[in-house]
Amino acid sequence: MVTKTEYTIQQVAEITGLSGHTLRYYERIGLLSSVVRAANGHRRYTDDTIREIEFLNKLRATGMPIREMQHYAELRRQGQSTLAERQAMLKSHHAVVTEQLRLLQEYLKVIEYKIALYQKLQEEQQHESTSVGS
Amino acid sequence: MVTKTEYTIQQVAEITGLSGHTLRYYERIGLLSSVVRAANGHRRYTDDTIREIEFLNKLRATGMPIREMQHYAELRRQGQSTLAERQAMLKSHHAVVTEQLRLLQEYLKVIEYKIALYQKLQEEQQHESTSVGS
DNA sequence: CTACAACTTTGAGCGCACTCTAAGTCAAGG
DNA sequence: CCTTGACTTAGAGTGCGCTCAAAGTTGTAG
Repeated sequence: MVTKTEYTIQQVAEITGLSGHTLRYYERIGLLSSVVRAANGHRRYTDDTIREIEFLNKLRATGMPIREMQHYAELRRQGQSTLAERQAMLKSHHAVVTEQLRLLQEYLKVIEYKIALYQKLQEEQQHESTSVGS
Repeated sequence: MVTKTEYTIQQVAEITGLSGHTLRYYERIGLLSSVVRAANGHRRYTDDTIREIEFLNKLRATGMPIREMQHYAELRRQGQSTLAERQAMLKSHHAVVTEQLRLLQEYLKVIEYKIALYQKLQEEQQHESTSVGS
């Protein structure tokens, strides 16, 4: 006998870090396909859906706009005929994130420089007050 | 004779990539100190201010909230007595960005994995249609 | 039987960071 | 003189991504 593990919205919220509100919102706008219902109308999530959500979370965390994710989800719903297009989307997003990463690293260096500068200024300040004090 | 180069809001907009609207907004909310005025009331920006704006842009691009930048600008206005606190802010922000960078890299790898997976699926699809066709 | 908790829906509200509008001032050119 | 255009202000509006509220249903425990 095959027992599929199913999860309530609460459980999925805890697992994925999204709120119940957000999970319903994602479903409403078409980001999540096929969330089945229990007899009482409550949502029952499967492991598959959880994996789907976790991938969506990674797209979001890397800055993909909701609009684009909706398009991606729509393609997924259309089946394997859209594999190439989905791959192209991911490649394009990959390029964007890579550039974003490059910039972040560059700016991080500027911040490091500034921290070092503040260090120097503080030491000079220290030195002055010491020589005045003596 | 010392001739300080000054810039109009238009010029600063072009240089910094911010719109004139945003430059005025930043000043209003206290991000920019000491923007002097020409006789007719128009803003005149100095090289110093431009450098200030460009640093603010890097803080924004690395995800620092406006609120925090306001605090930073406020400390700057209070003079060198706040050097240590400003340095602490930058250090804390540095840590946040570093973690963000780590996550981005991790998620980028997941995206790469998915791109490769889609590649494989497409090749399998290709193969099937070929064998059916023959 | 009743209370309660967990869910459901639709639609409104919110925080952030801008972005734009309206009405007015001013200097230069025709 | 009059238009044009770049600027000024205060305040309203926008888009994004949630987040919450209200009203209703269902299942379980006392």
